[in-house]
Amino acid sequence: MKIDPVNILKDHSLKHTRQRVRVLEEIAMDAVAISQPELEKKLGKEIDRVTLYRILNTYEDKGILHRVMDLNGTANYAICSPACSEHHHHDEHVHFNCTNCQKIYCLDVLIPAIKMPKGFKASAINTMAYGICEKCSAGMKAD
Amino acid sequence: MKIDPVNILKDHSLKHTRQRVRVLEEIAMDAVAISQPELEKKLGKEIDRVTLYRILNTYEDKGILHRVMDLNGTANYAICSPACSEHHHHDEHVHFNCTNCQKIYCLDVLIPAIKMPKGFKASAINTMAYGICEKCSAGMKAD
DNA sequence: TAGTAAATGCAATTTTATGGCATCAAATTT
DNA sequence: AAATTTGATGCCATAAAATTGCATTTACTA
Ligand SMILES: [Mn+2]
Ligand SMILES: [Mn+2]
Ligand SMILES: [Zn+2]
Ligand SMILES: [Zn+2]
Repeated sequence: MKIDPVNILKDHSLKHTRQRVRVLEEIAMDAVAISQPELEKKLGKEIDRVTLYRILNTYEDKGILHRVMDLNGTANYAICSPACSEHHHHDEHVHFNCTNCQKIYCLDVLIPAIKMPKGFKASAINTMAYGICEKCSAGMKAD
Repeated sequence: MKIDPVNILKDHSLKHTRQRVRVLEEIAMDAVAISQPELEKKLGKEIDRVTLYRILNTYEDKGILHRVMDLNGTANYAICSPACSEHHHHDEHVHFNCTNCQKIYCLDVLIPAIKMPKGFKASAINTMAYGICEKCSAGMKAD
């Protein structure tokens, strides 16, 4: 599914700026989630560090990106499914965090239903699997 | 299950220090995981900030504590099950992060098996449910 | 009770994140 | 198309979080 930064911005009534478009392009690039530090490394020359923080925050608020935390507490971002909207994210699939290349994948696997103990009311569930990804399984190269 | 800091330290050939004992006591106190900042607030007067970082790290390495990340990328710690050992944690239960009081519970609910796509080899799985905990459900008090 | 190895505390540094504000750019209106 | 309005950006300063180095203290061993 090809993403179109310009339309995404329009749909969420966000101003169309060079920086915002670049961030979406960069994130849509890969099928995997990308971490804030990686983004900063890739875009640091063209976008101010602070601006990047702000863009990522508004994208998350608007339901354009979803944020996944990895083991180190680092934020990773991926394009939301079209079902996501402001203040209501749908991200009910399993994530996979490669312990070799650190990448986070949005798997096409739904999170199984889990029955909560009495008194606990879950409104969202997040599942992260850790291990070796397909790319690293194959080549077992550094990155 | 009553935990005994002194024996835990012995079992892992760690020196018995006042600070290490206090950290274990504090964490064992509650059935819920406690965050690094909370620990720092509680122990800040008796234990140096840096020492706390170091103790938590060695405890995690040794398989004494397990670390659970919350939505904000904050580390939370809970006593490992006896099955945990150095470099091999067993933490295959569901965690629950209350969005009201922020506490993280280790639920007595196993993570359902999930079949990975071809090429992905998972060695650990983490499931976090977000919502309102039993305490907050009941009283709905601030904390 | 030395002697040794390791943990602690403190200061300095680094890294990560946030806030304020002048400037700049996009959209809207005339 | 020019002017106006609205909001985004960049830069600087600040704050918060984490790490490092090292002198001192503490626990264990012989
Ligand atoms: Mn996802
Ligand atoms: Mn747990
Ligand atoms: Zn990988
Ligand atoms: Zn709660």
